[in-house]
Amino acid sequence: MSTISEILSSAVGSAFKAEGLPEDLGLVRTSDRPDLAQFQCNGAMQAAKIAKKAPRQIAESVLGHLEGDTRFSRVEIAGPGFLNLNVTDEFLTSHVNAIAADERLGCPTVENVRKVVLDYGGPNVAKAMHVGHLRASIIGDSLRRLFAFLGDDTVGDVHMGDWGLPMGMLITEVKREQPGLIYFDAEQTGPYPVESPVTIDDLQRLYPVAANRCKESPEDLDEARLATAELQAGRPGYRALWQQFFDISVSEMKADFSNLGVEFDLWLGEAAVNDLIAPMVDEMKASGVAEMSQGALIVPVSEEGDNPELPPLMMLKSDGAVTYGTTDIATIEHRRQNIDPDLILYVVDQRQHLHFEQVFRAANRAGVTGKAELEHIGFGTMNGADGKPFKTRAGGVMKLRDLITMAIEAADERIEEFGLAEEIGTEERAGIVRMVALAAIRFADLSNHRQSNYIFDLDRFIRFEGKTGPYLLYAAVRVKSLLRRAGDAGIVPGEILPPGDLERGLVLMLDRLPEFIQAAYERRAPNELCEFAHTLAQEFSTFYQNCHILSEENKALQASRLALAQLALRQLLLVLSLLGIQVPERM
RNA sequence: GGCCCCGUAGCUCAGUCGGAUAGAGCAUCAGAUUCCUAAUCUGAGGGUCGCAGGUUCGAAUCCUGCCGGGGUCACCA
Repeated sequence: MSTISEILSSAVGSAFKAEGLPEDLGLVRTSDRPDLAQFQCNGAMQAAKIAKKAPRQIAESVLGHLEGDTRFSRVEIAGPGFLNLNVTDEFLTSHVNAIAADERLGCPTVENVRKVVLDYGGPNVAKAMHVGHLRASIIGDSLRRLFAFLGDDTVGDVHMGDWGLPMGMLITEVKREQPGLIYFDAEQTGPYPVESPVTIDDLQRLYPVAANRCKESPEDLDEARLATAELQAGRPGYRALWQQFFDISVSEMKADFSNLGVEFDLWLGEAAVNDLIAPMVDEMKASGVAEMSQGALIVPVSEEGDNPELPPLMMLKSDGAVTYGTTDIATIEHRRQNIDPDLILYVVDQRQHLHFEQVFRAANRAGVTGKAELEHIGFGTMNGADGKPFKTRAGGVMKLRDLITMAIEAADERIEEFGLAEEIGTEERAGIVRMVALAAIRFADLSNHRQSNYIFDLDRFIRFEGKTGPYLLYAAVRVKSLLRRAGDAGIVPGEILPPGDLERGLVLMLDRLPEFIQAAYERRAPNELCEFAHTLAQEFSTFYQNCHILSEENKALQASRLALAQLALRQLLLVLSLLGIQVPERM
């Protein structure tokens, strides 16, 4: 199903074609000047160069071809050659009724279904998730939902950091604390105890200790490096101990992601591709893609025109251990073997851009990508009020869990303050508080363009006024309430009638959903979805303010307006679901 | 130092196929509620789009230089 803009583009495009001009000059879009027209086309001014004629003259000719078209209520030329277009209310009506009858609310699916792997989240074994994981998780999760909605075959992979130096540091640190464990006896090959010798709290306590120790002492760092290399080489005790770290960490992560409402299809990490590395490295050596340099195995990735040269990708360090570049390449190989994707999206901090440039080039040289296009979806940092990366009051890194707790407390206060949900039971109320908190966090994050840094200001995000998640929840809940009341009174949504001045703005907005979905998809930009949700909610509020539905005496008009409210709700709920925001039944 | 990103209203941010009078939210001011959740809506004020050039009929948008901020530059991830 096409949007009105697309339908009009086709009509105006034909008119340009009839004039011997390129059809795509007929592109019609929503007007920048709603006071002048509903839609506009700027093609005549672009055509002026090609045709070497005055733009207004071209516009006149094009307009001539549109005269018999009954869909237009008014077509005129303005300024240097803008075509200003208005459509009839009858045309608007037939279109909006078609949207209401469409399960997908007017949104098409992609023509060519692609298999798309989304790599996001990136939590680390043994480390508590912190605010830095927030963006990776919710942007990736939202893009996965969006791609899936448009019909792509999506696979979300959490891609844990579970295989690098931190693992070696932890092994040596546990050894320091509990040297007698069977895991450290090089003569032993198992079996090993089922019970873990450490808890998640132990890991989270030990990791910073180990990291500090390695920072201060080169000897300790060497020891950790050795342990890392031995782990990766397959030393049984270390593998068994690592498995314990992994298992207790994953259940911790799952709890965190579940709190955030973020979902994955695959829970793989760097370790999962370890067995692919040796053969892959051999082949890269044999083919000459990889070469030795200063005792390490590298893949040169610099290309003609780079200024300066791009540093090579490190495949094996001089101690034989792999780096995250190695596992990234092996992960691509793994995905090709098991999934064979058309596209892999890496939703990772913008600061890693150079790294991904190296990885993508090396992967292409090594020929491991198959048919997959590789794309880094970078994002900016979340900052504190001072504009610097977000910290706790004490200056440390804030845990994700603490952030969510803060948001829940703030949501609880706001709801209390406004005397909301007073007659709602404790359990349901707790659910509402949680939904408000998550809507606040997710909407605030996703409504910023992903590439830019933003300032985390919970007091602002949690407000019910303005461009916030809670405002949208409120808007949606209000419509739900309206529909419930209408249902109780036996009023049912009917055919949408030609809009009057009170409805037209809402109707025009309801037509634009596919345009925003498409923009979000093409640019991997969830903020387009936020923009639509907010504007639609505002248009609805205006309509709601001016049109009292339940007391409307004209039954056909009442049924029509109720249908508009229902359609607005369906679109709002759809877009919020793509943002990963849940809406309560009441609040 | 090289390279990348950013600089838009008092504040927080949208605005990348170049288009008309640069938008939104907050804050400020003036209004609206016998009625479906006013946590809302209507209106007003507020801008040399960092600075200076260039390309173009037309530049926040493209190009060059400069100023300011952030990031990054092989054996951490």
